[in-house]
Amino acid sequence: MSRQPRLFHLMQLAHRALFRAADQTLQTELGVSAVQQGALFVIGKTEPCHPSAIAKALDMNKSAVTTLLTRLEDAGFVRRMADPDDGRAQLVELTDKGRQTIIASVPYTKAANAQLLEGFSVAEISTIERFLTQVIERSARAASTLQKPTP
Amino acid sequence: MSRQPRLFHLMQLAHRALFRAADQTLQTELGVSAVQQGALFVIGKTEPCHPSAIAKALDMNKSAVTTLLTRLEDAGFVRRMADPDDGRAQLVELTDKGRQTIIASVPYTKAANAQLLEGFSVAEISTIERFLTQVIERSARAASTLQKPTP
DNA sequence: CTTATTTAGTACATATATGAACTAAAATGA
DNA sequence: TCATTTTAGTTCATATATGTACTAAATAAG
Repeated sequence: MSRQPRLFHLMQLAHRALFRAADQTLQTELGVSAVQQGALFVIGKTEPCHPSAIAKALDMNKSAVTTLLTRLEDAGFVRRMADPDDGRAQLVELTDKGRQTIIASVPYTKAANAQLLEGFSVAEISTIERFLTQVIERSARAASTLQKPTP
Repeated sequence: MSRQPRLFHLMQLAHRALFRAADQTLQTELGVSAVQQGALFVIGKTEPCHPSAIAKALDMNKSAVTTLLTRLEDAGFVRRMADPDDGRAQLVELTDKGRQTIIASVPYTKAANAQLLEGFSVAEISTIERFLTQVIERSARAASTLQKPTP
């Protein structure tokens, strides 16, 4: 292998810059963070759903989801209720405010998507998608991404 | 535009999976987090350097760098000293332990890089790099990444 | 020179991610 | 059926990112 792009560094920088910018805009315009907006999206797709399903979809810790949902609920975006079929579980659903916020956020995310992908061909975009997907799969499959190489 | 890959979602998931895996391995093997390892790398390149330069290179808040350096210093990876040329500033340099840790981390990051890029051609890798770089630039240039589109 | 502004770094309040420990309810199984 | 094990969610301790406010030193302006 010839080049060694510092992929970690690049990913870190890209993620940080992207989410800092997104957070600022979404926060001031809609009153949600980027993570919260993503969570609302996920909830909207499978509503009503269990917190554990949300954790899985967002690849987040259970306790992080607890905090997230509490804050979304306090801000009036979602509602939590006991699951009648399972005494341990909850069901989460969007409020009207939550639904409106999702709709209102669409133009922002669409514009951001377009801007970030500007200058890339369809083939290149699919390469990028494939890369990100592969990162997710390989990192998740095991915490073995950085396993010591046997030289 | 035909497809709308949820780029934000993908970036979020990729970043989270990648850094969780990296953190685990680096933490148990070398006693540093992925961010700390990146910081050591940056310091190693321009040593001795000012904390403000580190903040810029890592795209981190000043106060986050203060915390980061305090923890790196407490763990014996770096040393902080007053800058003789500027009464406000500090100079940060690696300790032997810090240098050894960088060297020891190289095989891990190399292996991870190789694994994540496996299956991509040279051209594709350069597309990926270009994408990440563009994300950084466009998001950083302004916190305008998600500026409301004027429809 | 002396005042005003910028810059370097820290401190503090807030937000969020993780993991471990815990409670309670379900599922399993002998 | 009763004991064991899993699963769902919360709580707590810990770590780290942000932004604001602050102190002190350097630089600019007058």
